[in-house]
Amino acid sequence: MEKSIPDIVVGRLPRYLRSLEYMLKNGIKTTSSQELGESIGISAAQIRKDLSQFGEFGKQGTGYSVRYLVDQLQSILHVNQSWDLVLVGVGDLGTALATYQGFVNRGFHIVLAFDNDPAKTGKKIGDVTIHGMDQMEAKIAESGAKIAMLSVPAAAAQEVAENLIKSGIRAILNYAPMQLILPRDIHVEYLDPITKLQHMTYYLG
Amino acid sequence: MEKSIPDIVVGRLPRYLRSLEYMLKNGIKTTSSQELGESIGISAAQIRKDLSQFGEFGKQGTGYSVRYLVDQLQSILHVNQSWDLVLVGVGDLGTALATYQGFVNRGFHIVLAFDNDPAKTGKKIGDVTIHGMDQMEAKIAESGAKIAMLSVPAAAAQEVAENLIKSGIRAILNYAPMQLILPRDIHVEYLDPITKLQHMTYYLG
DNA sequence: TCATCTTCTTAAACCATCGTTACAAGCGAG
DNA sequence: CTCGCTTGTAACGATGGTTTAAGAAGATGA
Repeated sequence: MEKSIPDIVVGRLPRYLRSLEYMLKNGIKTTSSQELGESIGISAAQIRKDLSQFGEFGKQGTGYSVRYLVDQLQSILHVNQSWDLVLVGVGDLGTALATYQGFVNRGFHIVLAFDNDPAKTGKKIGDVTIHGMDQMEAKIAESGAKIAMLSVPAAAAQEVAENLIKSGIRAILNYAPMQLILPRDIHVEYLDPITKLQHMTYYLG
Repeated sequence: MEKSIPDIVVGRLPRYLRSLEYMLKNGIKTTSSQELGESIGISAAQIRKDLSQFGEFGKQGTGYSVRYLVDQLQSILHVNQSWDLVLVGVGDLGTALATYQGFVNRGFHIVLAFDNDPAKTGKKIGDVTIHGMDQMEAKIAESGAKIAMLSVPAAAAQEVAENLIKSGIRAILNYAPMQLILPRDIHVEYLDPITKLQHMTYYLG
């Protein structure tokens, strides 16, 4: 069994990848941990240690091949493939998410959308039709999607999340201002702006 | 000089506050670190230790007065007042942010909006008029706002952020998929969904 | 070609931070 | 007064990050 990688390390990999992809696009062939670190504000030693958890990707004296490292990171993060997303809650925010091109560009495709407002069901948002919540379990199971974006009101978030898991969802991007209590093996990331704002106001005295 | 509080502790306070406000709204007068912890998935000891950094708010044998603790946390986080927000970048996402009622309910008011698209300037979004980027420095300085929400394309984010700081902004909620390199005393929180999604796909092998 | 110098990685050792466990002391009910 | 409950904090252990030492590849110059 492979020794497990700390979650905090995994969380930094997308940031490395983003910067490396930018270099690749600009024709930079080679980089060093120092250069990469300066471009994203992380110490060179930190980057080297993180990468060394997954293998040896660099050459002493030379540094890293940008293209090779991009390939490796994409492979590690499993983003060298397309991922299907489910959107739950098509309010203002959900609508913005559905039309955001950034997802598609990175290989994330919204394949299903749900809302409990009868006035919305049947309409199309982006490329997909909005279904009622009652169809959620069947539709998701059929699609095989593993990732959901949750943009429902806080009061509904916990219940909806539990239903998502029953339907086969294993990772949730939670926009609702609500902490979810879910099984350990479900991965949740939080994107609630209020929590972040309140964190910042502490320092603004 | 007061000993400085770890940032990671500060980051948990809004979560405690959220749950406590929920209890308050539901008429719960008293709670314990254990009960609070179970409601948000954090250990009781962690909560007690965090709170103890700021003072002694509980009674042995009884627990915490919900109302009192809410007051204290609001005061610590400086959210017992109204905050002005500046919105930069009025695309799909920016539009959703401008009309999101959650901000107003928590005392965060968007007072200025900027976009570099001439077709948008002069129009109103929510309660505010959209201005051109060229007016940013003057308008922000005049308003005295300290917090900005950044929803511009990645390529523009760094430059816009630097201009925001020149205008007096001290905290940035960054929706752009871009790491910002800024002075230490500027507080930045990241809300880029792609980074979060790529973090999750690691575990979905 | 070969020795030497520089650069940058890898890995180990060290140090700081964070979280959990354990416990003494205080409050309230009976 | 006694018992059960809950806090606040000290001590411990785990995790995370930085520093340092060692080694390998390429560049330079004779």
